[in-house]
Amino acid sequence: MSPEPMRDESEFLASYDPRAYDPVAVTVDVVALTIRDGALHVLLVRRGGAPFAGMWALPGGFVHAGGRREAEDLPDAAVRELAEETGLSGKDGALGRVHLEQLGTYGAPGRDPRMRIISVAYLAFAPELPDPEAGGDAADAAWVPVGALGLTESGDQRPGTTRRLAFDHARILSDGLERARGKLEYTPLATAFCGDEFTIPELRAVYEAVWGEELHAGNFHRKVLSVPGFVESTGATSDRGGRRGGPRPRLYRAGDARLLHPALLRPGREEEIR
Amino acid sequence: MSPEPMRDESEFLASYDPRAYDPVAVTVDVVALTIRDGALHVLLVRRGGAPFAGMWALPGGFVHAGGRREAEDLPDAAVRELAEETGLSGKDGALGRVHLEQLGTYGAPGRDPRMRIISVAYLAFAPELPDPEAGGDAADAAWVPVGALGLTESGDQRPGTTRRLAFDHARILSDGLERARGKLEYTPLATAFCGDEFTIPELRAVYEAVWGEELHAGNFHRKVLSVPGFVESTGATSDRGGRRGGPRPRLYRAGDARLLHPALLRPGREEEIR
DNA sequence: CTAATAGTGTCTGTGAGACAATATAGC
DNA sequence: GCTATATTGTCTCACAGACACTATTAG
Repeated sequence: MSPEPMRDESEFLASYDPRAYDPVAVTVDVVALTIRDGALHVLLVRRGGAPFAGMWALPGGFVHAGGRREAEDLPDAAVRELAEETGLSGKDGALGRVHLEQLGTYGAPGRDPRMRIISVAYLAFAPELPDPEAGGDAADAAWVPVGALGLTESGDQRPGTTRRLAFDHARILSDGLERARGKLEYTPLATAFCGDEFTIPELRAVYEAVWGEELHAGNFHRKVLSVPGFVESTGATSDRGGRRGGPRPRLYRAGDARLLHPALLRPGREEEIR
Repeated sequence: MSPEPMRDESEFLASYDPRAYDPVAVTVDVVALTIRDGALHVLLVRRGGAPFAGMWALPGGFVHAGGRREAEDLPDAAVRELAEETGLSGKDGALGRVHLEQLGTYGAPGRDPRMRIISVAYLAFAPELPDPEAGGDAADAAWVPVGALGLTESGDQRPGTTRRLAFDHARILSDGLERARGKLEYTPLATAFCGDEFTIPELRAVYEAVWGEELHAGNFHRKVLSVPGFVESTGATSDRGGRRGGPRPRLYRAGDARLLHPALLRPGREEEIR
């Protein structure tokens, strides 16, 4: 149950006087992913002030909980933070096609040196968006290639990586990447990284960027078309052939499936299962 | 980033004076599942006081955030609440074999009529445990058959259901059940519902209770044994045959796999995919 | 004895992946 | 022309599911 029933006087007070609670703040952080130049990128901001000044961090901020400002729901807070950082308009605008889902909540004591912070992380899949503007006091904001962050399987950054991540954001980002890799297996969300119309080779490039391995073009093509509802044909053909030649690929739109069946499983995962 | 950098004076104050924040509290709620008499059960408590007095709720309570009490991590809070409700000892005791994972965070404004509450929900898979004791001010506590709660696909309860769930706990429970159904497909966590040693028919009963459909005994048996690391033989044989006759099944332990490969997919899901 | 169950064998359809072939575009 | 690419075809192996069969136990 959400607040437990009163147990003694202090609990009674706590139920009705918020100030009697342990002090805690709630933030949202967003792992926003996109594909640029065939590589997976994440939106990061460089911190201007302490703590972790000069380090990079996921875009995020406090949830408007209802005191001085109108109470907002958690996904709304995530969209708001993303819109503020990217300079794009929210749900009704350019961010309308962005897929957003809750990733997880991070609340270990000490994860923020100032006070107890509970951070609800969201995961976003976006088509290619313009460069963000370093707004407010963020020293910088940019789409950063995920490969340049030196993430290890354990959620840390390799020593020597130039762009260091603040707080536990390396862990959050690692969790987001693993979630994204899995999501591509059994949902059609790879299309959220593409424009409204896309070719099968473009879709394959999304899979290759997120999974970090090349896929067999022929088998991928047949597989995508064989899964009901994954993509639907527009009937049109791209106006250009492949990058280094080849016939003009056909154009497709996202289909109406919410799950891929059968799934599109990552190759060669037998080893990493124990 | 977790607290965003200071942007103006109020933000500056907010960064260092917790009392300047919007008042918000963080709780954990636990969807604890087990199998009893071949049916899936969830641990619920009946509320003694307002709001929602007399209704049933998931066990849960406030996270000790570090004010008056020592700061605790979110999973520790979930284990503590589970231990308090079940009367069993925590990580080192009877709850040691319980699987616990984060389910999601629920923070819509108004979900608790008293104040803004952010609730981090956890999902637990437990072997059969004793009946809980209605401790503290909970009017009652019990393992309740999930089927008796009249949950609909949309996360509500059917009208006429006698046991009503408080807050948004019907939604949280529905999400937990759907997560559990999926987890059994691609992880060996069905073994978390069994004792240390179990038979393949017992394991099949877990799948049937969670998925709500009968499975083909022969194919299930061969499938479980063919997935590397799912189960390992103890060499022993159960001392009794099947409920209504039959040979004595062999005993197995949980294996070392963390993922099932190939997965054990639910039959007949082609329809519910759009 | 009878019925139900554990465990194994066999067959078939589907699908993943390797490999190949053909046509088309960039250079 | 040369090469890379899009798309389709073919083959093989793994596996899910249907069905069948035997041995064993409860009642």
